[in-house]
Amino acid sequence: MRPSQKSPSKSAKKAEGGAPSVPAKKAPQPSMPPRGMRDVLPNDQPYWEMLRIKAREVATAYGFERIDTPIVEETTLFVRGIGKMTDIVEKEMYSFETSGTEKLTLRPEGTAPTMRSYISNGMVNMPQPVKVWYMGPMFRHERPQHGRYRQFHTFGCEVIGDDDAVTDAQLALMCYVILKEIGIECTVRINSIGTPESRANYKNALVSYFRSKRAKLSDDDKRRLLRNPLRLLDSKDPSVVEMKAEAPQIVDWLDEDSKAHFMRVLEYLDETGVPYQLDPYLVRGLDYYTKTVFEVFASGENEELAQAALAGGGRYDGLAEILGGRPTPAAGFGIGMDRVVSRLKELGIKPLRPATDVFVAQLGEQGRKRALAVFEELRIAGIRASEAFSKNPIKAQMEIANRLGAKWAIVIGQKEVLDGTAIIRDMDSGTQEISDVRKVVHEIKRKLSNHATEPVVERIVEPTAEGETT
RNA sequence: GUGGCCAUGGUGAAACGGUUAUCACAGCGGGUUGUGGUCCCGCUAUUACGGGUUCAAUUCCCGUUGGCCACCCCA
Repeated sequence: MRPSQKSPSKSAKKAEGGAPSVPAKKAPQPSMPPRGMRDVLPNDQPYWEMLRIKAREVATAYGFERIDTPIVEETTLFVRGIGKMTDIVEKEMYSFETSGTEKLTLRPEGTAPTMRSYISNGMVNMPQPVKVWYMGPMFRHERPQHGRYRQFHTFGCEVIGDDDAVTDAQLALMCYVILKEIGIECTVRINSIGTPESRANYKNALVSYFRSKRAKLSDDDKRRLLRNPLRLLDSKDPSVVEMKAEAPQIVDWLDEDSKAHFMRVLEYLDETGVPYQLDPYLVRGLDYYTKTVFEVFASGENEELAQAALAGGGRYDGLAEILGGRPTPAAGFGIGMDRVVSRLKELGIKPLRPATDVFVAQLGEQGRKRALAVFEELRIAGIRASEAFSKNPIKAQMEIANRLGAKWAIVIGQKEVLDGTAIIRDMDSGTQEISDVRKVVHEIKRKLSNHATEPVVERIVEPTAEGETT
């Protein structure tokens, strides 16, 4: 998509003679959103709305409440929480300094802010666990690609103050349920990365294994070996993939507690029937993860692509302490909403659009005034009504009524105003009847209740009551 | 951040050095301000931006911006 190139300078008057000559106005590069950021246009909103509604519905059903944290946080929150060595912190943060030398960052993810909020608001004193969900934009300065934006949107759930394996399983289940119920088939890939200690031991084993094969590693992978050996497991280099088969696996290095925890998570997952597969090479990029980690992948041909990951989550028992709170176990997940929406479109899933039952058409100035009042009556009565009062030709209005799928049109013209009547037209049959204008709303209500007994073809997306920031 | 490919209207495409840039869809207007889903007519692009080569550039070259793909990594 590209904005139109209409020349904006056409109407710009040249400087008057005598005035110092202004350099010829360069045709400006048409305004674009910043790289990797985009507009979500009205046409796409139904997809987003479908996801938002489902996500909050599921979260609510599982006992979660909404939380909103600022979009900007102190930079140290992410440096400490996500980890200095991670790519996010090293090169992807939108950081800036205010005049007061405050160092701030546009949030790159939602977990650290949520935990920060838990700590700074003393939520330890609330009934535990605290279960919250959030939805909103996140920012990472990466090279944009399909399914990867600099501003992207996450729906996330966090359970803070609970170390039970059943929580981990339920969180994975929630991801699955949300996606499944809007029509996306997916699989959960799951692994355990244990405690920081057991992971450190494993890391050592992994390093010594790959060190013995160092000669065969690419420069990139050599670098990983030094900096972040776990990442070697994601390498796509065929020779590394081959070596992986013989490499030590993290499961064998888990401490007893983590191992038992993981077994229970899997048992619970078995119980729910969520399709999952063990992925011994799944290691998440953020430092705060402990024990369970999982990612949810859309089923399909591109399954292997990293961008096919629609959601990711896991347990992060160490985060609270890192952020200066008392040790508090926690787990959560985030769903990449942009990716889910794009998947919905790929699958040809049709979102439900707001429907209209009645269209109010008018003719002439008197008709318009009366129609304006009738429309208000309908709206107050809770009837889904539409209009196009700014259009004059009745034909254009009827076209719109038709496009909107209105079941009835109310037509009010000069004649009806004089008679105190209104025409009710059945848009399916084309038959019309005349009603007293004072009873027309009542009449429509009556028709609607009869209509409801017939099979409803189109389901309706109710507009959200409150404004969303996403 | 590294490398590669690409850029024509709101959308999807065609033209690939030479007269008014073609087609479809969408949009808007009209077919006597009283009636929609069909039909007919009309309107809607200084070919992303800037520069260069040429008698001539949408077509070739360079830069910029943006998109896509791979890497990196993640949602």
